[in-house]
Amino acid sequence: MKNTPVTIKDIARALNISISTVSRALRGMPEIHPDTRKAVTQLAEELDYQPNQLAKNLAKSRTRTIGVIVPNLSYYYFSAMLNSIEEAALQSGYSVLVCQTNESYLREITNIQNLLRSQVEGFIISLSRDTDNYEHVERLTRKNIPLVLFDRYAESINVSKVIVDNHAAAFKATEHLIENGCQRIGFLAGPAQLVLSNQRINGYRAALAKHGLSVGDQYVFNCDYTQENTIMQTLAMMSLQQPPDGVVIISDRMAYSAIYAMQQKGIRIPDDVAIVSFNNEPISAYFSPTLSSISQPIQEMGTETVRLLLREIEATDNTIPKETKVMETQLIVRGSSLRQRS
Amino acid sequence: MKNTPVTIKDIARALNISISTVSRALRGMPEIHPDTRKAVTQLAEELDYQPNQLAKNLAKSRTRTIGVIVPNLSYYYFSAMLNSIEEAALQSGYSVLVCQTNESYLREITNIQNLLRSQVEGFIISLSRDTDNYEHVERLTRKNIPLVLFDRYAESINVSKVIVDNHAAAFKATEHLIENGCQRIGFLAGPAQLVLSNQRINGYRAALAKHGLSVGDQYVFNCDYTQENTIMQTLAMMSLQQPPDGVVIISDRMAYSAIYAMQQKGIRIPDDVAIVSFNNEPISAYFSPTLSSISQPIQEMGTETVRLLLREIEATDNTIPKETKVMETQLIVRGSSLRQRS
DNA sequence: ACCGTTACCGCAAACGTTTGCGGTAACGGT
DNA sequence: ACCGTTACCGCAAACGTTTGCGGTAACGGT
Repeated sequence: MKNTPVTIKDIARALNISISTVSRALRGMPEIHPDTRKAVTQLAEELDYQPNQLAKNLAKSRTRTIGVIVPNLSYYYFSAMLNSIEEAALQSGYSVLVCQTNESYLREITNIQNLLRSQVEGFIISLSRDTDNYEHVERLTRKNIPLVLFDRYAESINVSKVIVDNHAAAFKATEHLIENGCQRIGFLAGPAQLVLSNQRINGYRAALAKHGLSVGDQYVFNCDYTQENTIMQTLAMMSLQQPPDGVVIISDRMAYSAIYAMQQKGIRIPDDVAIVSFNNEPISAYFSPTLSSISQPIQEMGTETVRLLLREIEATDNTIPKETKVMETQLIVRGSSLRQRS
Repeated sequence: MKNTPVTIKDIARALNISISTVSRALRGMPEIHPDTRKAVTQLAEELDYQPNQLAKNLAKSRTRTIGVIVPNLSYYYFSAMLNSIEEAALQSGYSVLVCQTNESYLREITNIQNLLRSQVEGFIISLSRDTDNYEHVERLTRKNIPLVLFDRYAESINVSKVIVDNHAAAFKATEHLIENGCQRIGFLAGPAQLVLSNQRINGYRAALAKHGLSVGDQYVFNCDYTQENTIMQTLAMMSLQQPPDGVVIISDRMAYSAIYAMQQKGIRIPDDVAIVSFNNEPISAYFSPTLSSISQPIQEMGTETVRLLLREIEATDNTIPKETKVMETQLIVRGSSLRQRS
């Protein structure tokens, strides 16, 4: 007894008019008599008519939909970016379809395929952790499907990007630790294939070099973003012959685990080890100790990402040059790195 | 110079066969000669043909898609539930469309409308914080569109539900605090219109009553889930003439802020105030102090929600009785509530 | 040699819209 | 009274698929 949804055919039949007239009346086209328009809208309202978006999109050969693919929405950064992207898209009359890769390369591929089949007009993607091959995204550009990467990007993919100045951010974070008296600073990084992570390592190294505090590679630990691995790497770092007195950590989430591991070993933060990390999750302000973190301009990144994408979607020719927007970050200083100057 | 996507028409023309044959060949129907099938699949592969899902769904009048609406994906619970739901749906050949309400009643209404227009075959909804009117969801059941509520539900809506035993969970949490020596226990609750919150309050009151430790209403504070308000309510609670020595908190996120506020005032956890909260977010295991929390069987809840929904979607008649599945919770004891017995 | 069966394929309608084009009736101007 | 214009509406094709039905050619059995 499933009742099929009401269509414009139903309305047309009930009112003894054609479906064209119903269609035009509902969309407020001018060539419809006010009386019939009123009759149509009234009946539509009464029947709670909902236009079939599939049919609409198919007939117009447009969906006004963009596909967003992110690693994981439980990270504050991606969840907030999604909200920002959705808002910006909505303002331009676009809706978004979201997918998570759960950091899996394979799911990234199937997500792209599914969204393609759903006829999205463009993609906004932040690459998964395990993605080390870019054939699947380059195929999109070969099909002339607009694509903008953000945050987790790759240099070699020739598309528009919205990123932060990772080098400068890590430089700033490291220098801040140095200013707070750290002499030997380690870095808890992400997976080695993440450009974002490597750029931050470079910024960190540059800051150390500038202050004559360079350290060996053994002070940089690669992590896979899981809590267990973070704890392992943290313990390994703190077991070095000369353990660091300051650590830059690639994400707040990892910092939470790292700090826990350190505190378990009786290491005091920030007295024994000062810490700065990235993302400035809301929880960081309430963690104990409160966590110093690099904040990214999420709102601005979202609107900029959408702007770059829509520019390509709505272009008539293909001559739009790719653009890479590099945003500035802000260091939020909190308890985990603030030492009384000695 | 946007190139339009390749269709079965293109393949048919190139191979000098009809689109019916292409369609059947691609779907592996038996009445196609192996040679033509091979030619079709090969060319489709070569052209990277992607079937237009809109057309497919329209032609079959089925989408095999379910709509999921949650308050906010940055909460671990909802993000994890989404993953669990997606996995279960995928296994039955369904895909999901996700929307966030950001706790707004109005966005909940527009989300439902948009998903309806996208022809989802059923809904899985966790109500927003601000939803105090259920007309928009009851309209779905009047249209005979399957709907399952989880977590944030309402008694009066006559649909299948997947929830946890909130009363028992709060009872368990409260009794645990009592066992750890708490004599005066407060409750930091959610908004007053949330049934989930009120049920937990009842469980808390029942536990207090059982142990002869009942307190007045002034020990129950309603909160709106924001960090600022949480801190305000926490400070208000701790400023009572007789401040509590134990607090049950409606969510881990709120607990983080509350603990911060307490620690700022020099209150020690768990010595001065012992704390238990709900949701068992991954971060809670690394918070300082580690946070005791009620864990919900997310995996099971997700599969159960999908099962109840698909049961209704795939039913031929409307006689399926609504079912309410109440799950058991587990108290994870950690540092925030563990006191040395005196 | 004939005929029934089978294998394989195409026609055309259908899903629910949009939209270009044409058609009729009423109107206003001379 | 006549005609050009305008207001309003319907026909039918189109979007890209699926699918019931029918049709032809080849085959195997007698």
